[in-house]
Amino acid sequence: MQDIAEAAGVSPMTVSNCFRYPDRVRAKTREAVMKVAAELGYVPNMSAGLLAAGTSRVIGAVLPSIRNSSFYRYVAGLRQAATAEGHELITMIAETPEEEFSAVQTLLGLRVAGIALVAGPHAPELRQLLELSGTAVVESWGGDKAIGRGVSYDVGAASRALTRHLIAQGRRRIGFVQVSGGGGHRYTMRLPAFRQEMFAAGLSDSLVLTVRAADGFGSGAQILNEFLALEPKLDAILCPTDVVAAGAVFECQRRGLEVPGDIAVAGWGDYDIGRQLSPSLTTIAPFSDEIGQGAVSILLGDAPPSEGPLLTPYALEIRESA
Amino acid sequence: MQDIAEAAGVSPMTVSNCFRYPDRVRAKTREAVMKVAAELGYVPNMSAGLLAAGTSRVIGAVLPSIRNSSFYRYVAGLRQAATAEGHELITMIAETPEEEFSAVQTLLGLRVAGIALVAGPHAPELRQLLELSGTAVVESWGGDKAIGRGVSYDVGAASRALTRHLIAQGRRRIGFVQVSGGGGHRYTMRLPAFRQEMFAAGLSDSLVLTVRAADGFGSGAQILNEFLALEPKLDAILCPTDVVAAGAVFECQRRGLEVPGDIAVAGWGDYDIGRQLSPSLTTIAPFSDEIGQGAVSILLGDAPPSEGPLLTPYALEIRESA
DNA sequence: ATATAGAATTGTAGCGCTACAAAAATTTGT
DNA sequence: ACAAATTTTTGTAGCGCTACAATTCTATAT
Repeated sequence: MQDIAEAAGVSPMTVSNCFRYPDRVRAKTREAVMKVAAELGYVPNMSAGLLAAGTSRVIGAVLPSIRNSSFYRYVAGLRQAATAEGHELITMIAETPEEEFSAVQTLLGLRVAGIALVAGPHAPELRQLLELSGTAVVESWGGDKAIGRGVSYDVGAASRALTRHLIAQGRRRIGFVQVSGGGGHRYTMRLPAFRQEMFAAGLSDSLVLTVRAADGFGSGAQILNEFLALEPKLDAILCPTDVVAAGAVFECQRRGLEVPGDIAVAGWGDYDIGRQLSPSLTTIAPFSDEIGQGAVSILLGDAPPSEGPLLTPYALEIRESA
Repeated sequence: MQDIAEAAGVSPMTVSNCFRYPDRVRAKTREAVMKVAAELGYVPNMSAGLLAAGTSRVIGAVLPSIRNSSFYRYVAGLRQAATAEGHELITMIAETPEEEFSAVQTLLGLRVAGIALVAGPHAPELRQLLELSGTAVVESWGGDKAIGRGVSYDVGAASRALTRHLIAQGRRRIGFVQVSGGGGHRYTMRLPAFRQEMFAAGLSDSLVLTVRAADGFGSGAQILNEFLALEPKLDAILCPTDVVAAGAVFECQRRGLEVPGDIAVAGWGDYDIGRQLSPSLTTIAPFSDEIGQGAVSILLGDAPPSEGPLLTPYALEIRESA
């Protein structure tokens, strides 16, 4: 900074102001300083700045995986909102609770302005660590017991809406696919809602299959086969993701079953593949980018401060498959 | 730190050593300090540490997108190697050259130990900024003109191998799909290699179609149709990614064309979908995790120092589709 | 019991920056 | 032209930590 100041003929303090509070410096001076800085390749040391000022302009997000594209829109929303508020977003990938804990420690070490978590299994000490740190935290897809505050759409309502839609279409033997491992927590609200609606319609709510993880087409095929072994007259299935639903549709085609003629297949998540597929998938669109935006607004303290999670919209996308 | 030191009855310096050089502290002392730190939720301020020590244990990676899963294995490799070397990995997503430039500025501001870029269009000032900064840089999938040093498999050799394979299978009218926009640079080596082999075999190398971006199934279908309009006797196509290839396969099925009977379809990248699909896709497996590991080894200075890019392995995966 | 090598622990100074208040320069009003 | 109001610029002190050297403690040999 000293070098830039000398080269530009101003004091170090003016250089600092140019980067941190451009408005406080006259345009002419600022341009001269910025020019010299660009020539010398000077980028302010954020660490020193953070240390001196005590506040950071970086938000950290921990993602459970980038194995599939499900977090693309979420991250886009985070990034867009962070940028709009003059912050930067850094992400860390953590596939296990232990890795997540370690990622949070790193983010805390960096003294980021806020941390965006994704709901799922967490290390038991995580909540306490974050509370003691005093860092702003938000848990996306989190509900009432979220670490920090939750941001999510109403998963239960979405699940009920989708179930009701299938029933309204005349489906009677509806199978539900439950996810246990991995990001299981993000799915837990769906089953009770499904059961509730099925019960209310006087239908059997016991056609439930549990799969470990919801990754890939393979599980879709497997699920379909298991369901058909369980209930040959199955006329609809509710899949945990569009990817699994796509796998199920492929398997239907292989077996000569018509979708939606013989079996209705519903997905979840409004993935690209669901739009491209023929038949296109009926699904729940979670507008994950709004979850990301909501998360940032909470972290930066400009969200409406109310009890419980911040609710974002969702939509039932009725397409060809169900 | 002061608080921890007092609570544990040691000097601040010992607390510092516990976190930074655990071996320098007697096990008993260390445990006592760590226990207090855990209770109080103390996490060392990396910024202050960096400022004082002048070195960081964080590596930054800039990813062009997480829209599809293609970087999953790459990031896994980066992460694994970084962790093995006692470093942390943070990632930034940047979808345009401008965003990438800004991401690099942030990483530079954080004074990370090294920056891993992905080959593609860069902002013109990026190279100079990084050179002036003196930060270690590596460009994954980068070649001779990489910013910093390149790490990549031999894309040209892979393209030649795949082309030769198709020719050896008796294919004569082979279409090649070229990508222009987006991460185009990562694809540029493929076409010349394709042409070379086609020419060497006395075949026409002019069945080339250019698409803007290689995202999604939709483009696969479109490409197939355009190719067939161009050359009805087409007997093979080389797609830029497995996803596009899958889209082409779907379209073949829709049109009643047999794969590989009527048309051979080759993908690239060894994506999950290529293994799951029926017919499974013949593809190039790039072992992206090794690219990630190589990138970290270069950044941390323990890669064999030679001229040109660090070469990682690749494999021609011959499966059902070609 | 004492000397000595080695391990463990501890002060000191300073990393690069910014908050804050004070000083200097500029603009505005009369 | 001069004072007052406003804008722009500038020192000073200190953020939390670690390198390094100096000091204290522990284990071993004589």
